[in-house]
Amino acid sequence: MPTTTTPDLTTAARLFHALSDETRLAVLEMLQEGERCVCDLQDELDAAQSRLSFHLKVLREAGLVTDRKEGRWSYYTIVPDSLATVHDLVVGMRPSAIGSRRRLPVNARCCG
Amino acid sequence: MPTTTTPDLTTAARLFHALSDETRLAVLEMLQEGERCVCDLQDELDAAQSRLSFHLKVLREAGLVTDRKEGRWSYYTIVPDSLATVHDLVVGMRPSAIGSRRRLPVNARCCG
DNA sequence: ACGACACATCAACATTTCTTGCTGGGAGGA
DNA sequence: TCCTCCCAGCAAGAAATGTTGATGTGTCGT
Repeated sequence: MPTTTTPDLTTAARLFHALSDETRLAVLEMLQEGERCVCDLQDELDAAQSRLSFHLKVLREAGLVTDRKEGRWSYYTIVPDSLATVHDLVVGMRPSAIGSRRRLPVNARCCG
Repeated sequence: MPTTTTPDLTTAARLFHALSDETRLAVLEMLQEGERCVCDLQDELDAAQSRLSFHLKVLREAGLVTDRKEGRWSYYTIVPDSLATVHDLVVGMRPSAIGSRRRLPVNARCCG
């Protein structure tokens, strides 16, 4: 039994969806270097505040980032485990060597 | 110069978007075992023909699958390289150990 | 040639997602 | 206390996506 159980399709789709936007990917790229406050991301990405807040929420709800409040700032950080989950998902998709070579017999009906 | 150059954010977003749908993930899951014709996928996934065709197009345009015509059937296969690209993307997102530990100095202004 | 089948594509509609501008609340500083 | 700053969230519209039913194209069997 692996430590990271493979999530169902719904969870997987949610994770990939959170990653399917340029702004959100840019945010994650910035967070690679460590945690950042929202206004910092806002400046560097030149995004309207409410727009960024929206995307941060998507990332948060997907579990890809967490936030920490300090004074009037919110600092966001990548949740490494979530990326590990995504990683496992992708690895799990690769066709097995034997499988990928498989072909149906020429004279087999492909569907019933 | 690596064989797989890291795609830009636009390409990355497109790839993740193609993976952000349950039907498409289910298709890829079936294709792990080897190539399949559309009608086969259609039966097993219980999806309307035009709906499935739509999702296959999305996967195709993202480069995740290819098709091969044989007689009146179309067989779809996973493109392993594309999954490798996605894999690299995810690996590239992980915060560096040193970076993830980094915190801004307490008295530093975070923005402005 | 005709009909059945496998599949792509289109048009129209339904649903979801994203953007923009605004409101509100908590935290500080003066 | 008053004002400013940081940020979340809402409402409304814009844009992108997904679904459904219908039409079209190529292939095969009869």
